[in-house]
Amino acid sequence: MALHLFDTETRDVREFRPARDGTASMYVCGATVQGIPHIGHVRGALNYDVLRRWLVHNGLDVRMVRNVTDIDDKILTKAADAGRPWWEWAATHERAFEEAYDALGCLPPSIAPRATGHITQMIELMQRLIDKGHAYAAGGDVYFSVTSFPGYGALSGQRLEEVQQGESQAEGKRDPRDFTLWKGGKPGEPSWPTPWGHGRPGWHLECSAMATNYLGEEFDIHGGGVDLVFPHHENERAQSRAAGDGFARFWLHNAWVTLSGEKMSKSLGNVVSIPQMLRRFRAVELRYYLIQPHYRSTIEYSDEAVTESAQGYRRVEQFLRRAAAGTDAVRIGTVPGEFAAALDDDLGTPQAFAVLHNTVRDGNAALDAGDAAKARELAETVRAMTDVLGIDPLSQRWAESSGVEAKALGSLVETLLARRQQARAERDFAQADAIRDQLVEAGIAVEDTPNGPLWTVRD
RNA sequence: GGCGGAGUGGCCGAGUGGUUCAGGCAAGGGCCUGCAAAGCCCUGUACACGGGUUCGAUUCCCGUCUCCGCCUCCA
Repeated sequence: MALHLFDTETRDVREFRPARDGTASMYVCGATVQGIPHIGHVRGALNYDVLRRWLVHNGLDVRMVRNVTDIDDKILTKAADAGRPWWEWAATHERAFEEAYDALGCLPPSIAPRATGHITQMIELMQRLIDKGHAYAAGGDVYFSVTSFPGYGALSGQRLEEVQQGESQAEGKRDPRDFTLWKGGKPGEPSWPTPWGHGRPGWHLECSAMATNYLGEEFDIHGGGVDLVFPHHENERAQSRAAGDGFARFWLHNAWVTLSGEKMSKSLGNVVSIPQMLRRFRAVELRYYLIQPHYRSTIEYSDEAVTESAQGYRRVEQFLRRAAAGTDAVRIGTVPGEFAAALDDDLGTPQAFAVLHNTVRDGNAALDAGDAAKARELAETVRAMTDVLGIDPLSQRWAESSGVEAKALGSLVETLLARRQQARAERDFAQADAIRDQLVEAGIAVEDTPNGPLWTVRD
């Protein structure tokens, strides 16, 4: 079965066929860099990272754009409140997002373009829209004429009569449902020159301008959180299609992370930030937790759930460590058909994880039965699956045996374990257990295997 | 008001018109172990409520209740 994805525009799961053979182009709405990233922000990025890895795994050359909105009302007001330049505020938080994405193992996008770097493209797009009668300038602002585009509302299922942009009722709008492409400059605010006067970008324009700039007038996948369906993506779609661009062929939307049943958002004060999370959980465990549920299902966050889910990851990790002990490196094998079928079915990560765990169980059983060849083969299969999911415990990225501190610790632990093995050989179990207790006390779990003791740092 | 999502066993979280099943975590029993740990095996009979369709519904249809999201910046 070939990859199928749920497209918000058509409201069904369709076969994904890229516009150009052998390549796939993705545009993902990134952050408005106004604050510190929380797990909700990262959840979406992780979903698209898994999709991207799956496309790459299937031999496609993926071009991925994740934008940075570095100019908007909130950035301006927050920076002003903090007494900092708006551009510094934006840059600071852009870095925080980059760090969060990277910490959780998101592959870097092909490019992360900033809105402020693409004013030229925005002006060109506005000009095209004005030339075609889909937009008009009024009092320094530029508006998109919603009624001029017949398909308006099709993406979000809104009827034109019911549409409310929510934008403040601007003076120059011919129709209250029209939305703002460009905001006329105000004193003290950053602005850029245009044929219609100085000003700054409206929210929606940047994505259309940047997506087509990097991916062409028609591209494969446009992703973002469900809250972006209306008005953001509806408006993007309207302005690009009205300008004559094919624009996105698939619209993907990921669901929320909620806390106590409510959407995580700064205004509710129920935000769990990434830096805060990383102090309490391993990044790979957090990643595992966030990508296991289906991307269109809401995740109800709780500390307990992350802790439990981490146990699941450790089970996989432990199997690979056991399988790797005493043999040459375990290579990355090929993914099972069931696993591929799961991901091909609208990125069915829950089923993919089920396949992963079934393989781990079989692998452990093989290990117990002393069937080293089979265990090794299954371990390679497990690595292949975790590699696609970006959680391969043996990868350079997540292996814990790297780093100077880890080496120093390892050396100490090995010394103690050697002493314990000596005591065990002499059947001095009191001494052996005392050493093990000492290690446990220090947060190190020890387990004996036919290939000798394995140790793990536990919290 | 308009649009949309969800209610599954102790918990998280999939899925399907019917026989054996998601998967994980936790729990109980067993095997293994010097003792553990890890692992393996076994056990739990769940699908908000009320109708309807059907030989048969958790799965389809209708209604009810509850929760959540978008329509204001938002991943």
